[in-house]
Amino acid sequence: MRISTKGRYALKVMIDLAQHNDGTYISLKEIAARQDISIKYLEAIVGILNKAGFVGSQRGKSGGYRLLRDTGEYTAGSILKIAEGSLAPVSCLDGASGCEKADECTSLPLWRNLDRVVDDYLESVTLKDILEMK
Amino acid sequence: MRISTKGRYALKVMIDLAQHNDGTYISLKEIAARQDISIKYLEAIVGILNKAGFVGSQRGKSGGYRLLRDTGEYTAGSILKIAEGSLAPVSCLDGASGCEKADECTSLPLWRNLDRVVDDYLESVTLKDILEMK
DNA sequence: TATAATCCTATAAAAACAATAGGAATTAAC
DNA sequence: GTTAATTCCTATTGTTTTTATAGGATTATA
Repeated sequence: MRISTKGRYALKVMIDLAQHNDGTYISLKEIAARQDISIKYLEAIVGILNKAGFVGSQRGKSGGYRLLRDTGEYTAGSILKIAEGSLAPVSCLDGASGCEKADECTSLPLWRNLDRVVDDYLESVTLKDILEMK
Repeated sequence: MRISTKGRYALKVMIDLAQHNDGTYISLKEIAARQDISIKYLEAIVGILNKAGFVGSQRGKSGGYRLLRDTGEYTAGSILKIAEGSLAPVSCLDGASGCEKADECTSLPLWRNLDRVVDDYLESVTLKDILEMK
């Protein structure tokens, strides 16, 4: 049940951007130094957040990234889902496809409930909340 | 955040043993056929459950496995933790070691809460509950 | 025009996952 | 007592996922 580095780093990036949210663009060089993650790896992760519209980017000199919404508008769940692809405990819960044996599966209700419990919690916490948890 | 086949199959085995709990020993051959999992792979998984004292075994002809306690005494969490090793969303939460930067980590409180939410739910559900969920 | 940044695609090393294989040990049934 | 069926043990293997790294094209500012 591990969150991969993609999810963890994506969250760290969002937190970092929130903590240095002064209207200017923050470069990956800065974030990489502060969070001790390689720039190259961060590029891939921030790329996902960028495509999803979670951050804005500016190319060229003095470019970088910045948040597009208020910190209270980003949930931990939304960030992690974008970065990880899915948070479901079993693949049967992904997409519309589902599993063929879903009807007879005795375990499925448990996974469904677990998925909901996780989702409910992570969607209840915003970036703002995380900054205040510290 | 996926549960691996170890955890999923371990749960399936426990459910199968519960559903065929007539006091006799159930062979892996039967379980493998019903659950559509290879016997060889099941051996490894049931071995874990056996060592942990979750099931009793009998070797030799007409041997197999059986539950040792009432179905209400097994929680989903206990089964999954034994099979998976840990259910924590980040390794920082495992063991006494922890992470060096735990004090300054802005994400850690979120992971701690998520871990608790997951654990609380999975410990609240017993094998008996799962059988009745169907 | 030089510099510093994002963006894009491909590649690779390492780890985890998901099994499979072969046989030793044990026990019940015949 | 012999056979057959089963657990138990250790090692190995193939695949997939994870975790990056590399090189360079593109873009925009100073």
